[in-house]
Amino acid sequence: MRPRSKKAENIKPVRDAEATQAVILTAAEEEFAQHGFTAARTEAIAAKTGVAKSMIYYYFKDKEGLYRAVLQRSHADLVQTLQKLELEHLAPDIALENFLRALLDCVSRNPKLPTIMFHEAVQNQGKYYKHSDSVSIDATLVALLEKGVNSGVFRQLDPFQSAINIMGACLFYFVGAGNIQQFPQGKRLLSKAMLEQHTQEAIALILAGVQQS
Amino acid sequence: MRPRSKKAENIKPVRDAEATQAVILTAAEEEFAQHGFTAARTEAIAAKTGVAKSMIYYYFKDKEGLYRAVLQRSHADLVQTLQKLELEHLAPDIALENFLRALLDCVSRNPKLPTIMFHEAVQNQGKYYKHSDSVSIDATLVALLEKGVNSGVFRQLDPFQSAINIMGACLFYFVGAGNIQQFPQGKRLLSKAMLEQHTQEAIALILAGVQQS
DNA sequence: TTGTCAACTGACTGTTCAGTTGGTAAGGAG
DNA sequence: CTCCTTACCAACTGAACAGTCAGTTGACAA
Repeated sequence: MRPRSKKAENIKPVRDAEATQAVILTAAEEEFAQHGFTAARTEAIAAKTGVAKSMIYYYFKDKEGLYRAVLQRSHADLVQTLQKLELEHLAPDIALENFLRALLDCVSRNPKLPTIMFHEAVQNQGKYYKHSDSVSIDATLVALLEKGVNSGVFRQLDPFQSAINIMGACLFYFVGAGNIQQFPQGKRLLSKAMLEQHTQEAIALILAGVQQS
Repeated sequence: MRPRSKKAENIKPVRDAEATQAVILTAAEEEFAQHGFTAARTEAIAAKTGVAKSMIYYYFKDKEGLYRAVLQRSHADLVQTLQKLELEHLAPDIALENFLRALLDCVSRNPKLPTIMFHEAVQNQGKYYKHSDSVSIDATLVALLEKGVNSGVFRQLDPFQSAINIMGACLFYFVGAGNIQQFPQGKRLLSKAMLEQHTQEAIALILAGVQQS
């Protein structure tokens, strides 16, 4: 049996390694999303958690280790979801809709991810992605668009350029969503209703935008 | 007469206040675009210019002063161009196309602007914009879409959400454009040909996306 | 020639940050 | 109870950074 029997009981767990790591990761995710790697402060992350700053170095070695861990955790869900989509045998427009819905669902669940990805792309030239991740997401979308154009379902568009623009239309919403306050009275961008509406609106815009007229 | 008579001659100007300021601003624009305000290093900016770091403080008081100056210079062109557009008396679809073309032309001329705006929105919650700028750009677009929906030219869409998504489709391209290297053989995202293609592709996607089917 | 002022510099300073260290104490095993 | 491992922390260190300052250089006017 695992030595974690205490956790099953109702006693509030102090001295819980896993919980502490999770708390640090969550706080770090917020900090890295808002400030990027360099401008993120380890002391600010520690302050949010309530544990000492040295715990970051205890569990994650250094700032970069923590950053990698945040990136990995954030991406795991997204990559997994999109890889098990099985789009090959579907009509291009249906495949595109499924792809976008999966992407937007994923991102709605973790709205900080696009901002982190943005920082990663701009600041670090994506050196922590390189393989496996957002690159392959883009590649999937490009292939999808190419197929749609060739089969005449989509209009004549450049698959590469359009893939970028489509990603932009989907993800831009989340960037700065946490920040903007002055809005049409009291609508929080990240409320469940607004996220669902955004999913609908984005899909509608893109599907209409690529379809053969 | 101004005491700048030397400038008209062909002698290479050293000790030229305006030129030095311009050089600093350009270098700062690059640094701030890549790293954002906090992570940008004044020493890195100075290193790019060839002049001493203290010139930043001599001309711009401090790091924030330099940042403000960069923001102002970057925005001046954009705001001016979009304000003199006179879209009211045009049909909504034509007005939208004009708006997008002006926006994309502007941004193509200064591709670092979207990245700077992004950093500003995420890191600093847009506190250096607040009035007059990107807010009013968004507002213009929202109004445009609203008009198009009411007159039946555009399909039933949410003007607010769609405005965000449209901006994303247009601007996402520029974010990370300087950074991504692995591409369909040797295409630089910011070459003139690619920028023109992006303008066309983005406009086509959006116009098709909003039109009544 | 000399005086003066703006443009400019490199060496300095105080602070803030990532990362370290020496140690405390919880809690299970024997 | 004692021992040992592991979670945890406050106080520290050295480096990097924003910002300063005392002084130099170049241009022009008197």
